[in-house]
Amino acid sequence: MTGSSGGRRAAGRGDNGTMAKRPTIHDVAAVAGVSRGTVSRVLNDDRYVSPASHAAVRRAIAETGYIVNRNARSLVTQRSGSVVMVLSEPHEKVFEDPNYSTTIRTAIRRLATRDVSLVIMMAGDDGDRERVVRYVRGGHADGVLLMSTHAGDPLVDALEAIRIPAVACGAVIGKENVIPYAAANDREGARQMTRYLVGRGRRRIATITGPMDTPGGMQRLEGFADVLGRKASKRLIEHGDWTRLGGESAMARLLERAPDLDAVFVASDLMAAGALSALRAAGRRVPEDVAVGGFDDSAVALSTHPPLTTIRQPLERVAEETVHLLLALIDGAERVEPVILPTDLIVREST
Amino acid sequence: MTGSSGGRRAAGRGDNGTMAKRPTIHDVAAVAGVSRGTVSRVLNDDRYVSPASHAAVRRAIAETGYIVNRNARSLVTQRSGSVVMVLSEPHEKVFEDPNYSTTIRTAIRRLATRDVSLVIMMAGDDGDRERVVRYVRGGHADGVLLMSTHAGDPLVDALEAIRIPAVACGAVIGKENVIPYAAANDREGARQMTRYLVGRGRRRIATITGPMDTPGGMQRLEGFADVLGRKASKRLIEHGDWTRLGGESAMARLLERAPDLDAVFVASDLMAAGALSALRAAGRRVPEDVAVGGFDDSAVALSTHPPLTTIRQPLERVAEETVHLLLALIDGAERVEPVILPTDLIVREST
DNA sequence: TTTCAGTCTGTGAACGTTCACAGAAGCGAC
DNA sequence: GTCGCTTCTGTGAACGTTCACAGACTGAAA
Repeated sequence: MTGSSGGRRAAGRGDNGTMAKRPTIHDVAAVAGVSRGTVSRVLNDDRYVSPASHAAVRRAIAETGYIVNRNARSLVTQRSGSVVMVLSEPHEKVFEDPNYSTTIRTAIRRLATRDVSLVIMMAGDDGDRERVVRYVRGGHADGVLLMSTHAGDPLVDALEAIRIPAVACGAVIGKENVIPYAAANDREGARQMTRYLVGRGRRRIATITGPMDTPGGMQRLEGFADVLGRKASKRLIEHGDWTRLGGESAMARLLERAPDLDAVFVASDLMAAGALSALRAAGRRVPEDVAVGGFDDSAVALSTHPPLTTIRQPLERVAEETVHLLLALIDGAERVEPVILPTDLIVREST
Repeated sequence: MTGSSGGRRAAGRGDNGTMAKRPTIHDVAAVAGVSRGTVSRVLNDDRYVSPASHAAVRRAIAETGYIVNRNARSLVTQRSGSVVMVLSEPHEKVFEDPNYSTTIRTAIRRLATRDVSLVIMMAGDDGDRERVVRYVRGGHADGVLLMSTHAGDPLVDALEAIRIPAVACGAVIGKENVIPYAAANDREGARQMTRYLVGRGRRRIATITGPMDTPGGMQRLEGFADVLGRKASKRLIEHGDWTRLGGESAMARLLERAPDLDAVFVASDLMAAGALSALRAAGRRVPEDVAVGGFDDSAVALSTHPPLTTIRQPLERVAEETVHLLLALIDGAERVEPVILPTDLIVREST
């Protein structure tokens, strides 16, 4: 395994061929006829480089095909040029939520414009979390982007102790003042949907919420209650776990407990898809007997029958703003304020 | 921007507090009463370390909270300890396919066991591709994992020239012998579905394929043709683009051209969901008038109405095997053979 | 002419590892 | 006692950058 397959060859300027090793800043300097320092200055566009040197270095870089070695750079600057996205779901459930895709895609793209790369890690169990902490403490990331972190996650405290720039996509319950975040206005979105259902003349409106330790779970319920006031009785509230199956069984429980309901606001499209199955199984017509409202406007909202009336979150903008906050912190901002973005009601045939 | 906010503090051994800087291998050596070399040997578990030293070093590492600096290590070993996953879709379409999620999750988990981290990059346009090449040539990844790379992608040639270990999740058309891959047996899966439709007594079976420059697009069509022989007339073949909408319009075109069809094999569940919409719009009942078969067994297959009969791919195993191949190459294997995994027919109500 | 400020450039010393080498210590065989 | 082998350890020299410093060169002002 330690087999030294061919010792290192000295970086001679191969007279009749190409160099064996990747060119270093020394090679560039030699070709350009300047010193390391000047090349470095061009690389980091410092001031005080003469136009002539600048041009010579640029030419030499192109000629040699030089690429800066980030390891060497990081070693001295103590900056890694990368950011780690931490997925704090138990392994099996990660990505069950199709919204992840949008967020990851957007984050990568946004970071790429600054030449920052994105490392993805899981934090589903203690081993994972320890790995994340080790990685971050090892200085391999300039910042952390938390995804769907639940209330009380020990990782948050650990990161806080390390004092590394960290932000969340969606609030971390109980840490709203510690971990900056960008999020859709879940509460107002839930109000929009509930108001709409009321406006359509529905009288007994139930809800299926997400888990109460997630911001979407809590705040969408709060918005629901905001509109209905004391009419939001416990009898009409059921909890799900963001999965399709969870939505299905929650709907079944609701139907058993409150057979007279005529509408249900489901806190995610995926759960709403499950709820539709349960309703169909119970012989209720949608929307004639029961109106169903979802949340997210994810792809699944279009593939259900009937297509779901739902609340659209500006997912891309949420992701963009989250990255933006993180970059600001990395750049040294002392404090940044959370960003809350507006939602839209999308009416389709399920209501 | 170059503001030097506080110079570096010397690493004095704070008499009354903790050290300001992260401990280095020197600190560990000092605490353990050995030299750098010995600590390094313990870290890389070389032979020839006395039990006493070994224990002392282990204790010192725990005591100081030492974490190896990968940058410094990479600088000398020329190994990065990370792998880059390249998503070769145009930006908008990335992740449209829900299968990505499974693959990413599995890959991360599998790599984590070897303490290799996963960087994700896009390769949707030339700028992206150039970034990937620069990253890889800079020595920041030990290997590349290609996702959904289309035929003729210039990135493949570029990576080939760099001679970096590279594998693909699903074959890269035209490069099957250059880029090792793991994949589901698309062709046989398509045969399973087609045979099944024939067995159900369907006579005029159409298909909606994926793009012809993707392996799933080509091979699922081939499997379809394998079973139907010359009955697979051009009239009954229509091409989609893996999206829901693409499936919908392809179905509409098919209905116009061949109103007498009584079954359709759609090369992905997402497109099949679109096809269902088109059929419903045309007043055809599923499965009474037209049987619909999908492919993937993704989440969407359950949320359509009726739920889709489909072909399940062992996605997790595909991802695992892909990572496995890559790790083998990184470990120095000269050649590795492609891995083809079997598919299953899942019967639901759409047929 | 001298002085000074402003530009520009080169150089040594880090950064935190690993690697190759040299050598010490222990032990058995001659 | 010496030799040789094995096991173990310390040390200097990389790896490829950036950073701080010192100095050289301009041109204008005194």
